[in-house]
Amino acid sequence: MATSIKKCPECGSLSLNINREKGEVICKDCGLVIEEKMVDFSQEWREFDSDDGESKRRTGAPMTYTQYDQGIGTEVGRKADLYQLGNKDRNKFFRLRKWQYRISTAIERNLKLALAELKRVASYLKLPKTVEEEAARIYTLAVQRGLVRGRSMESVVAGALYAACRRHEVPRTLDELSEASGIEKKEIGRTYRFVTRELGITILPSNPADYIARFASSLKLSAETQSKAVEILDSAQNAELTSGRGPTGIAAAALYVSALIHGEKRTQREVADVAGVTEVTIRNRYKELLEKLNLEKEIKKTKKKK
DNA sequence: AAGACGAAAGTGGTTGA
DNA sequence: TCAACAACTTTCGTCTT
Repeated sequence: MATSIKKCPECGSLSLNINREKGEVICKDCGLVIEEKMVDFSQEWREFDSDDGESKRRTGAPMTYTQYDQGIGTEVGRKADLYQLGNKDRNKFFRLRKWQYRISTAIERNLKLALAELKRVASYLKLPKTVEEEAARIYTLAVQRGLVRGRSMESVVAGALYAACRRHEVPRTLDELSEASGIEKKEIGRTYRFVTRELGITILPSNPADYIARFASSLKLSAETQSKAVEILDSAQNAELTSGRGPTGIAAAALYVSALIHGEKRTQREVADVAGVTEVTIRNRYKELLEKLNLEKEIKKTKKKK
């Protein structure tokens, strides 16, 4: 694992902030994102199918959705397993085996292809393993419900990935997904909405703060600027400036302001580019921030210091 | 000359009748 | 299903540094 990284290659600092949920390692001093993809040790305990009790057990080889046969393969129904089960469970096992056989013949090829594509895109975006798993799970469900029919396989993969990112609060914008998968942004959005609705997946509205670390890193802003931006974000949320607006625009504006305050000025263009919004949007958000929170003083302070 | 600012018109998506 | 609507973008002209 990532024990080889002990200090920040940018500033040499030893204080690194490890965020397991997002799979990011961030330098506390300079804000550089050192490692975006790391092994995730947390376990997924949620139940995915309707029969709760028995399937909660975690025995045998770990099941994974990133292999087309979910890592079960021909293991289902092996005699050694059956000895340990009562009649009821044994019947269930037979049904499972039959089910899997049917599914695998009908859908196997599709899943195999799709999950290869999914892995490709996920690794391109350096997504943590949990997200990849989640996306694979979503895609598998979508295939089983016949939701892929009439849509391109790739777009559903992209939609599943996007949904998985949102659920795990590892924000990637539609633009990034679009670039990585080669699918049009609106197409991803469409299938994303369709799939999540059909599968009854609830998505929390994404939090602007989740974008800050990544944006700040690509702009090479200091850690102070970064945490100031999060602070601004907080008060903006209290002032109800955030609801209904695009989270990326708000994050970008907060970052822009806090860069000004700390004398690390970036142009609106630069911030807009990494955030995937236009300068105009930043200007609008920026204006609102200045009005509602009294930040003018802070900006003037740093100007006088010069 | 480059960046910041703002107005106006256009786009895609949501909502409510 | 359609129209109204808000958020965001594009484009362009003007002002500031």
